[in-house]
Amino acid sequence: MKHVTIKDIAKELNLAVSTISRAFNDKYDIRPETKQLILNKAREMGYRPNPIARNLLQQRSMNIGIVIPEFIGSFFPEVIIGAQEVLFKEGYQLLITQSNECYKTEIENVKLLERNMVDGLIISLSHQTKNIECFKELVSSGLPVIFFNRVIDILNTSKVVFDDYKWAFFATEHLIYQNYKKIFHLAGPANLSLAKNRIRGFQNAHKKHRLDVPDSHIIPSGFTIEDGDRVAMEMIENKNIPDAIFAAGDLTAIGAMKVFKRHGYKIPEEIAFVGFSEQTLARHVDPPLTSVAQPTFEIGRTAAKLLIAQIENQGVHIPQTITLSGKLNIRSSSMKLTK
Amino acid sequence: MKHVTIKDIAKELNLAVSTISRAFNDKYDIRPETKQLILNKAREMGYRPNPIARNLLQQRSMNIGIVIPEFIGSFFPEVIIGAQEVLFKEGYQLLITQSNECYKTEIENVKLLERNMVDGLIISLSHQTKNIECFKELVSSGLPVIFFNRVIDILNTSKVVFDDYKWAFFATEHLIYQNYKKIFHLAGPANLSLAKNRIRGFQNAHKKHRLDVPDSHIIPSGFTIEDGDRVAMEMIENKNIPDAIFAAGDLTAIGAMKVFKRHGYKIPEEIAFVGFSEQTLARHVDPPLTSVAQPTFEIGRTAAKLLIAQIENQGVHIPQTITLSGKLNIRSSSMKLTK
DNA sequence: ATTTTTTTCGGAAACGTTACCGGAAACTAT
DNA sequence: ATAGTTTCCGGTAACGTTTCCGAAAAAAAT
Repeated sequence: MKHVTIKDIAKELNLAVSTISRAFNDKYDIRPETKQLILNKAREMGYRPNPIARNLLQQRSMNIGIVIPEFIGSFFPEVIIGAQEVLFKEGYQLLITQSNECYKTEIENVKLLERNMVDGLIISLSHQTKNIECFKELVSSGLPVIFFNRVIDILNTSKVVFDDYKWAFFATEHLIYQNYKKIFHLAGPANLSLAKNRIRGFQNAHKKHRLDVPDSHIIPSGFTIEDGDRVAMEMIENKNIPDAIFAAGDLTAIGAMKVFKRHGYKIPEEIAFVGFSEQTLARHVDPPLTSVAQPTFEIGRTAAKLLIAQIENQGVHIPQTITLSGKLNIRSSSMKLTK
Repeated sequence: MKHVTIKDIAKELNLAVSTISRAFNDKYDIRPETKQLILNKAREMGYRPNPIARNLLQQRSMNIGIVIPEFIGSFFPEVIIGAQEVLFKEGYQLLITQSNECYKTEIENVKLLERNMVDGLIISLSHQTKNIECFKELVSSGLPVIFFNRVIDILNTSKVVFDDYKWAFFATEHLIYQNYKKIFHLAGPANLSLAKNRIRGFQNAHKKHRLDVPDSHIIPSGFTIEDGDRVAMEMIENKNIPDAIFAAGDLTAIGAMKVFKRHGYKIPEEIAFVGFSEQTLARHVDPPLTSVAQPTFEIGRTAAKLLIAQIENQGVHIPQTITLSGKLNIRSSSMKLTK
């Protein structure tokens, strides 16, 4: 680990360390020839600047932390790729942590990242998270934080969200246009505001078309395949079979679809399915699943941009909420009319 | 960003900074009462040690870099979770980068992590990677590097691999026992040694049972669903239909299965499928896919442990290759005999 | 020719921490 | 009582940078 330092170059060339430093950060006055001399020598000696020392001096780590609830499924990985793209370009590193949808781990991750002096945080909550005291403290401590997707409404930070209401509305309307009547909604975890918005969209689409939705059509579920399995089994046991299902998550839709298929139901003739979030999977199940696509990469990029702006602006920062739009990919899981 | 430092505490208590430092690293001599006094005051003032300063002094970043080819699918995320578990416990941070199976991005990621003074690297290659000069240099520079899963045989580093040969053999044998005769293998990218090992296992299982495998039964593919789609379409066009398929990756198997199902083939009656790597998906497709499960979390944990050992041991390190074992999860996609 | 400005560089302090050296007490042993 | 040992703590030098201040030399202006 005998790293070449700025001092070694200085000694070799009989110059002061400050001169060497100047050669690398061209904002200072230095004669072009000496600069070239230094740069050549540096390359020759295999010098690499030590970011740790620089960070210490500048009181920042150039690290950004990201806290996500899970890794499985393509949604969060794609968000990360988007964020990484922007951050790397600006010289930031991304520290990724995941909580397995567990509140305790989530808090630990935040503390860990805080201890390691990240310059900012990008967070999407676990669906266990109810107690938000910790996040209140975090935000008021002054550390730049951006929430995305699963946000806390009352927290005074910038957020990147999806227009869940609108797209749940469209997705439901699509089923209504296809002439499905008894439409069930597999809702997301109750404490997430995105779940509430999707429910509202589902209800208001019915209202617009003067259709009735009893509360019993809205079934609290989660986001996993197993949740879909479970709910579908219950429907079959209770002999309460819908003719269409709009799920708050693709995986839930896929899980339920699998169970109904196994029990001999024809899809989409007897039951139609629409999912939400466009996992890459949706295209590949049988039949392909109609789903609301979120701009995952764009969510990541936007969150990263907001965060960087806030970091470089310390002090004069106005929290803003950016709402992104998506699209509805219609596939055969919900096509009754045409085939 | 007015962080409380060790100096502030020293001033507040009229003590020397060295004393404060001692209070936190208990290996030094300090009177229990003063230690308590300092610890209390520190908590009161909200002091948090600055790891950047510590790292600068100790010439290490406590960061580990991981370079993986992709994020989609559950394999690599699970490896990461395993590695994270071990690393965090030892105080290391994990910087995650992904290359999208692109050689150029992969190299850039490595350089980026190197610049940022990671103490070690955990790498699984993209399947584009053929030129290994860069990795040779990396290893001979002295930076501790562990490869896993997709490794370079001739490189003198520690590696964590899976017994691809053995499990490909078992998987093939399973199909043979089920009395399938015309078994095709969808092989992985040709330059990965794991792909070669799986091919060998496939061939030798046939040899053991005195069955013939023409080379035309081994079809070069990739690891994605699209690869499976494509290969299956070609088989159908050429009217060259196997009665069983053993794929080097679950996703390839799933893609191919989807196509054959759409064309009316009964699974497993007409065509059986066995995959490799046990993506979480395998359990949820229709019919559920028989697959070789790799100990993903354990791979991550093992790689992390090897790396830490090497880092703390600098100098006297003997490269070792650890081969982990798995199991074959038999599901209905390959069950001809019993149902 | 003298003064002023500009260019180019060296010296030194700082960032927050740990590690070493040594000094002043207090305690033990002769 | 004296010498030796232990216990506790202060002072200071590092780690590799950047940045500020000022000095010497060169160039420009008077």
